[in-house]
Amino acid sequence: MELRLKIEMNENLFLRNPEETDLGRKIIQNGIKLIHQIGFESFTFKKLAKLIGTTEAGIYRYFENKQLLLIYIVDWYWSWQQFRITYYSNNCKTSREKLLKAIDILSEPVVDDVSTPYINEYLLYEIVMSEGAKAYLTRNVIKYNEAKLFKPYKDLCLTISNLITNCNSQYQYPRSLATNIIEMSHSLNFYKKNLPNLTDTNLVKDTDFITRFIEEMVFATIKPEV
Amino acid sequence: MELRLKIEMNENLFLRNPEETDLGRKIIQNGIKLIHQIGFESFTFKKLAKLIGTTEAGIYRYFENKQLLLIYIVDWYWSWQQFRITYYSNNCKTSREKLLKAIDILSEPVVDDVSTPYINEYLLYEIVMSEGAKAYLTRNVIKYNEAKLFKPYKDLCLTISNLITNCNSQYQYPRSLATNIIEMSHSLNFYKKNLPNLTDTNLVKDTDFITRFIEEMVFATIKPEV
DNA sequence: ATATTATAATAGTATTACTATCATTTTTTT
DNA sequence: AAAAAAATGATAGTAATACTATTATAATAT
Repeated sequence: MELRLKIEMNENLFLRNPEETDLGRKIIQNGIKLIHQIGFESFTFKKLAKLIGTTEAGIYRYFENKQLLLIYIVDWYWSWQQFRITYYSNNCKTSREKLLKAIDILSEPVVDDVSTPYINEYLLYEIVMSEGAKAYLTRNVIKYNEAKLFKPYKDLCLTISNLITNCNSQYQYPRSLATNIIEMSHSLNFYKKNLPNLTDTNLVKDTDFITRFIEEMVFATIKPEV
Repeated sequence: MELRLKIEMNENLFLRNPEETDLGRKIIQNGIKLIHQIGFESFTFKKLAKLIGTTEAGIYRYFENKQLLLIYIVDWYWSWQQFRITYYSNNCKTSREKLLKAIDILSEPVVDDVSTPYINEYLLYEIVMSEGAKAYLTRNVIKYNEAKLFKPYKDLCLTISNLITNCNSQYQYPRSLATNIIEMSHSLNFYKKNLPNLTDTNLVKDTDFITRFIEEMVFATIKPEV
């Protein structure tokens, strides 16, 4: 049996739902490819239109602007990670194991998920690493937040925060630590690739030292009850 | 006696040194004001030129583009923080106190430093919080890194990393942790202001809980040798 | 068969991110 | 004090960006 994963997206993200039409799906699929290829700054709807054989105006019927397209795909990514964490931590026995699994999922490089036909998670992961912060580093944060555009990220933060609290109900800063885990698991991978001296790549043999670093830090910090 | 703090900037950042002329200093001073006011995306050299009563071409004679002006002021900020950390941790007796002081300096809100006449550190701090990541989140990271444009940030990371190693020479990931400290001390303050649920603002009374959070985390993680 | 909806084709606008030229002012050197 | 050099101001121009608008055509639903 073939499983299809479908993620329900916030309606404020788009003018017309891209999941429902062929052109819409092409916009998402090739939008990811093009942003990955040339970077968000150089990315324009005109270039994307040319790539998929439609017109600029055609894309504007789906998305108000490129910022919202970026938030759309970044939101999609966080929802997908949320799903994976919930799914894979399900068969972990202890709270500790669940949290370890979550850290693992977030900090290890991602491979394409075949249950999502027109989305390449590997490209998406690299986009989130290099452009993800631009989704919320905008003058419109407050406005976009009111429109619930950052809900997937915030939900994920809450999920991790709950896993932390389950490990130690007395720990005082579960949300800050959850945010820290999510942020660092991505930004350290960006640094590892681009500015390696900001990490310990050259000092440590371990290739997935980022996961080890975060794990150690988290469990030392929360001091789990048993 | 009046002390003047002068920070030597990398020559690859500019075409003509802005510190040396009246117009140059105006570009920096008002560049900071304008980026703070309207955000980096809306910021243009034309608007800045109008603000200081010069022409667009006039500013282009100092900076190749606005990205390099951003990196200039962000670099200035990190150099200033580097100086403050070195200066103020000097009279701390133990390694532990030095590291605590560094965390404190990085995570507490900044006030204007009067020893720097045309730079408003408070505005700069807010810019680094909301736009700082854009300095390196560019397709040119590698190229800019080769031109040493991120040296102040990397130097600061190394300084913190050394403070960590002085606390526990056996700790395996001093650089990753140093980067984590620097990043989180700024991004958690951004979240606290704009997306408070990503932090523990509402759960904790303490107004400077970010400092406490980082301190606890760091010392739990490195387990200092006495 | 008709109405509805989506898409394609085309054009147009204000702004951005520059580059180029030349005259004028200011500063430095002689 | 005069001449040379350097910095600034004024103006113009260009390709690309970030949109909006209009009309024709194709696909789909009733």
